[in-house]
Amino acid sequence: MDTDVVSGEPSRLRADARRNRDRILRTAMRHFSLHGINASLDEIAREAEVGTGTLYRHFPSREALLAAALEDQQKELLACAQRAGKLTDSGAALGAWLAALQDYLRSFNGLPAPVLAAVEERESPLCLSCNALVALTEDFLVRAQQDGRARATVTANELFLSALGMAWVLNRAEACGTTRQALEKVLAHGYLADGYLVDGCLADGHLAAADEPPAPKPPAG
Amino acid sequence: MDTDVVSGEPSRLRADARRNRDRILRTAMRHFSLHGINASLDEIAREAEVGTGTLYRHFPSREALLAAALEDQQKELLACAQRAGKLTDSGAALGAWLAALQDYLRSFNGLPAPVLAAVEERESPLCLSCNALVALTEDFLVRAQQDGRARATVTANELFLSALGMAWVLNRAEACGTTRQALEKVLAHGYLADGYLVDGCLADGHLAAADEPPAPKPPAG
DNA sequence: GTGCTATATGGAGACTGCCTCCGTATCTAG
DNA sequence: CTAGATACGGAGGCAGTCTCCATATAGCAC
Repeated sequence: MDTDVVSGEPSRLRADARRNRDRILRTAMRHFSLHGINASLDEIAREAEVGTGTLYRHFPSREALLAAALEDQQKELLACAQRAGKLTDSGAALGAWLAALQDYLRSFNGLPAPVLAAVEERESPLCLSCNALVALTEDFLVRAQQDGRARATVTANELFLSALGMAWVLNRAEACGTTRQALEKVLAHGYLADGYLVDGCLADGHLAAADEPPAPKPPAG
Repeated sequence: MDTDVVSGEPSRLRADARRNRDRILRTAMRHFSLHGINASLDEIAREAEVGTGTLYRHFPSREALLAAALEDQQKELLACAQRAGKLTDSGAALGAWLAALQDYLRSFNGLPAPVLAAVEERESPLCLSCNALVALTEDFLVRAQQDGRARATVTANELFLSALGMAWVLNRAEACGTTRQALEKVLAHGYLADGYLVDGCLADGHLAAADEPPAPKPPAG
């Protein structure tokens, strides 16, 4: 019966319970920041000077704790979305939104994984905010598409998932000799040169155990 | 002193050791297939009817076991690369290679993670094969770039990492209402409409705590 | 065959992390 | 002040990783 994030109920928690909850949350935020989303929950409880039972009563799962620890960042992200929405150039707005999304997904190391998991699991504590993120992506995308700035055949779901994938890679990308900007550019423009509409080349490009390769397609441009 | 994969040495293993190694490997391949790359090693040892010590002597780490279990798939991937290399259309060749790479990365659930880790960790047992994959990607990419089929500013590293990210997403993507083809298309073409060269919109599109958004850019086309 | 030794085995056990359960302590309303 | 609702803590069960070393055995020399 902790605070209900959604309805924002006043949470009739006993004073000591509220104090403990706050200590756990603050400690968790630090540990997630330092050691990523897989930080030891026992360790968090110990450092918050609280029994593990207390931690699990307040936050029944790692995801619940994660969701609570992410509230601030989510607010910041929504603020970014507001600012991006005010841009008159819908293409720039979409780009700004995706950049903000990347920032959010880098709040804790490894965050893209539970977010991706939450996209499908209806009961995840992260699910609600996830749906909101997809919805926002959709808003920015359709606006850009109406202006002819974004490809008409991309869906919000695809774009969101792709952004998730990029964010996941980005966790380690710096160590792999790439920059965030470079990957964002790939996501924006793809790897193909403009003007080549090679719809089929990937979809039916399978070469598994084919004796003879299919006839190559000539350039379309 | 097991088989050295690289130099292909005959491996002076005692007969019983070789037998055990093979049993472990076969069991591991099945378990990785069934339960993903985090399959329990103890369980593998138990089912191979071998002590855990024996497993760890033959394969000192999960990655070592993984690398050994992936040998077949790697051979298949290289065969695909050979076939793709014979395509006269360099764009189609690149697409076919990336598709084959996706297949490889789906050999075991969760494989993209250790592969990404191996890209930077010089000592990982997966590292060697990883470098080979990046090198192959580069071959296909530069050929496509020379023919004007791929964007000139994309690097092999970026492309490989992006493909990794897509493969990671794809693990769960089906459950999220997207298809492999859709994501490959995003990777190929990006989300922006052709003709808009908005280099800056992502890189400097940061809106964090800026009171006023920067002036939007007019379309370049 | 017999013995010898380098080689290989197995599983106990130390360690870490997750999570539950329930006897006990504490808060707070009346 | 007290009763009872609420919250606490940490012992302990479970699962996983990995090491260590007393024991077993393959394979060679004879």
